[in-house]
Amino acid sequence: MLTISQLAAYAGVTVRAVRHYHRIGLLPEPERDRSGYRTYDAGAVVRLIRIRTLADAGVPLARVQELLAAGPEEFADGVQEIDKALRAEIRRLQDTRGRLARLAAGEHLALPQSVVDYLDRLRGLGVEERYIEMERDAWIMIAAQVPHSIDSVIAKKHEELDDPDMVKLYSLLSGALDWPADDPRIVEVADIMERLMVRAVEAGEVGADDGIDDQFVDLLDSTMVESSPHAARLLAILEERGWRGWTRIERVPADRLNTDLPPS
Amino acid sequence: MLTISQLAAYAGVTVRAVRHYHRIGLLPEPERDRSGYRTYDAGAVVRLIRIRTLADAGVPLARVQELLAAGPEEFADGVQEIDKALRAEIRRLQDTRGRLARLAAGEHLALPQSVVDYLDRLRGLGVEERYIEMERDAWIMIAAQVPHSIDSVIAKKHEELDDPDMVKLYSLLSGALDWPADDPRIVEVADIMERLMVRAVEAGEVGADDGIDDQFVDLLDSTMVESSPHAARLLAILEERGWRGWTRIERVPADRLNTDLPPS
DNA sequence: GCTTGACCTTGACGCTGGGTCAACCCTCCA
DNA sequence: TGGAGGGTTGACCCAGCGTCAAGGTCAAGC
Repeated sequence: MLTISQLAAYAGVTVRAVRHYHRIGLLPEPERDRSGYRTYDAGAVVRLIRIRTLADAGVPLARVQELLAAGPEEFADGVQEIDKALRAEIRRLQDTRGRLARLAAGEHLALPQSVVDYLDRLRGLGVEERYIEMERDAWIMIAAQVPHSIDSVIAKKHEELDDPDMVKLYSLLSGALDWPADDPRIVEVADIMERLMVRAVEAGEVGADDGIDDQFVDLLDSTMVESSPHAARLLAILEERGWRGWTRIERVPADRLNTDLPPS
Repeated sequence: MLTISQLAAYAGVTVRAVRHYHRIGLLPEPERDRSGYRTYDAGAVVRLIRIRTLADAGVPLARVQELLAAGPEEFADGVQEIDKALRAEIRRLQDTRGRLARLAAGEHLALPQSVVDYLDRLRGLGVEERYIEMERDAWIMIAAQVPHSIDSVIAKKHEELDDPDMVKLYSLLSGALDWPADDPRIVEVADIMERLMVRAVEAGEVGADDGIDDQFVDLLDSTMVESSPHAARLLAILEERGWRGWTRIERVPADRLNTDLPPS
């Protein structure tokens, strides 16, 4: 006959755990000797080791109870399921190892790869790191609000970067972080933007359905306005010249300008 | 700006969890809008995703706190350690899968492989399954009490089975489960045992240091006596003939018999 | 026969990482 | 204007034990 600590040690559990199993009825209370000590037989060893094997696999004790009480068929099914969960857990942990390595390498896990690639491309074009961080934060906010459309939007941004004028625009905007609020170079930026817009209109890209919903267009625009003090001034200049929008460009007829006031 | 549910959804956690992180100071409380709603920026997204990456790796939240507050060097060291723990956990789960498969296959995990092999050998010799179960339970009790010496003891039992008389003995003992208490065949068993003992004495195996400690010899003997009603009678017969012990045999001189009573 | 130290007993509280109400307020849309 | 679907705080609940606390028992040595 075994004492509780012999039983526990052999099964690789603590004495406390064995008593816990007694309390919840998972392991039957054995006979006591005349001094009240529990005395265990081989059956208890077998059952306890079964309990631990299942519990080590992450099975809740209540479910262990069910399984040990079930017939062999139900037991086999249960074990199948547990094994499936174990395989999934192993995969999850392997995945976590990968994410952890990327975190340690200083990667930003808050953005999908497509956006990270886009930011790397900007960096490669010589855009200042401060500006890239601003863009990154803006993209994080966008991705958090519409995670499903982020990839298609970024694909469009990639296309735009094929235009040398757009590259020029970025290098100017990058430097604009240090400009005073009324810096005249903002006009130069507006000029480049207008050229880009004209070309977009000629290519028939304006007014076509771009597959992005209206609310999202508003979101992108407002994110842009929030991101820099120059943004609002830039939009004002462009509006004077008959353009509206940023994400989705519209040509506004001269007589419909200043529609902030409702037409009387 | 994001609401709590946008933040939570993007980071793959529940709103409740985010609030929990606020309470324990893991994620700083953000500004509120005029109606009391929390409003989050990109920094919160980045921090929350870092928290989750570490927490998913099984790091306690208190430790996450420390790591995120630490310098890059300490952080890298911490991540190293976490990764080590992850690898260990993955190995443990793979091991558990193996044990689970053996459990499902009906194996008894309560015994080391050496004992399982020994029982299989008995089974191969035609020993009855009931007797093998008895032996198994006895070996479980022994293994639980002295796990470190079990292998060497089993090795000796394997050697003994090379003797055809020992094989005969087992086949008799196996059948003895159904004998009445005073079955005369027990004498036949005693005869075989005596032959085995004589041969052991001749081979010089008796009295030599067998490397097993005295307490353990007592344990094996008492386990044997408890296992069957015939065992005690068998030992009594052998003692009449001048033999003592079972696990470790001793030749007792005729004039020293009945030493239960102290010599006057 | 007494002490010592290792073991046994029950019972109660603590811990992590949130889940789950409850009771209420805010915003948006028809 | 009202109802759905957000948000807010607060309080209690869960597994699976760990960790005291406050003793009773046993074996061994003196």
